[in-house]
Amino acid sequence: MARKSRIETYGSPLGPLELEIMEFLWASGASSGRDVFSGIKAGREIALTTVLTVLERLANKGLVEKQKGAGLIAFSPALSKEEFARTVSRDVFKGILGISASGLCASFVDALAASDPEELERLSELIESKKKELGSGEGKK
Amino acid sequence: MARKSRIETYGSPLGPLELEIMEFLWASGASSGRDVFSGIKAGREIALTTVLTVLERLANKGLVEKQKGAGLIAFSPALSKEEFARTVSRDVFKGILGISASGLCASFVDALAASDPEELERLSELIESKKKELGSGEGKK
DNA sequence: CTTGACTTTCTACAGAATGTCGAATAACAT
DNA sequence: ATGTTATTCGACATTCTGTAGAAAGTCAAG
Repeated sequence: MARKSRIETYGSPLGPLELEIMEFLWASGASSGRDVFSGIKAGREIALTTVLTVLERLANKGLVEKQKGAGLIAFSPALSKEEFARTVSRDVFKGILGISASGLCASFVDALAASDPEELERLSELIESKKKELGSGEGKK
Repeated sequence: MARKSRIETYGSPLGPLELEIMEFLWASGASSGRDVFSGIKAGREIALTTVLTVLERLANKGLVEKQKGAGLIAFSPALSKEEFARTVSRDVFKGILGISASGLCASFVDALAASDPEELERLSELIESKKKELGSGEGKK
């Protein structure tokens, strides 16, 4: 036996190609396999079947939906980019929080400030409402 | 060729056993291979060499230091738990932020509130000082 | 110096995840 | 029916992690 699936410890990371394909789908919405192939392949050497296979695997993971309607099968993202990010990060956070909460906050704020300073404000608000929620929601203890 | 290392997309997650061993080292500090083995093995069936191998791999990853001094080789964590969490999460955040910043904050707050409500307060402070830092540090714009 | 116990390294396999495709099969239009 | 395109199958390669036996190295006791 090998290790327990990474999913149980760190969330569900995607490989580079998988992510690339998800990005394409998020940007383009429902697309045929060939469309994805064309969109993904940029001068690079990659076979159509490779893309189809990954699409298939993504579908098995529940990240992509296969709709076979009239013409070609259409692949579309099962979750929005935001939902996906939320899902993944929830798991990831849980994993890392299990290791050390302190330090995690610091790097989170750093990373956020670096990539999206605006979000800091919103984060403050989130914390406030969460604190309020905790304070009232459970008068226990 | 296979995929690019997971590290480049999602940080450097550790397997369950690797993490377990790191936890032991963080808790116990420099230890001999056998010590780690004894500490890790709790009724479970696991070979000494298995632990040694993992220790070796952790050393290769730069997460553990092998000090061969007088007696047995001592293994000790190369980074504190906090530093490690920070390093890992920095990469993870970068990866996820690249996908979608919105939603990320929400799940972060949720996860934090669920596992460590106390930290919410500290997080607020962190944000404040970060905002101040941004505000003064760069009077641009 | 030889033996034996213990330490450390080497080598190897197994299973999962991901990238990569060719071949086979199914569908469809002509 | 036939050729083109779409889908699915089956396979192999690589990396990561868990697992551990075999081999080599160390060292103290005789």
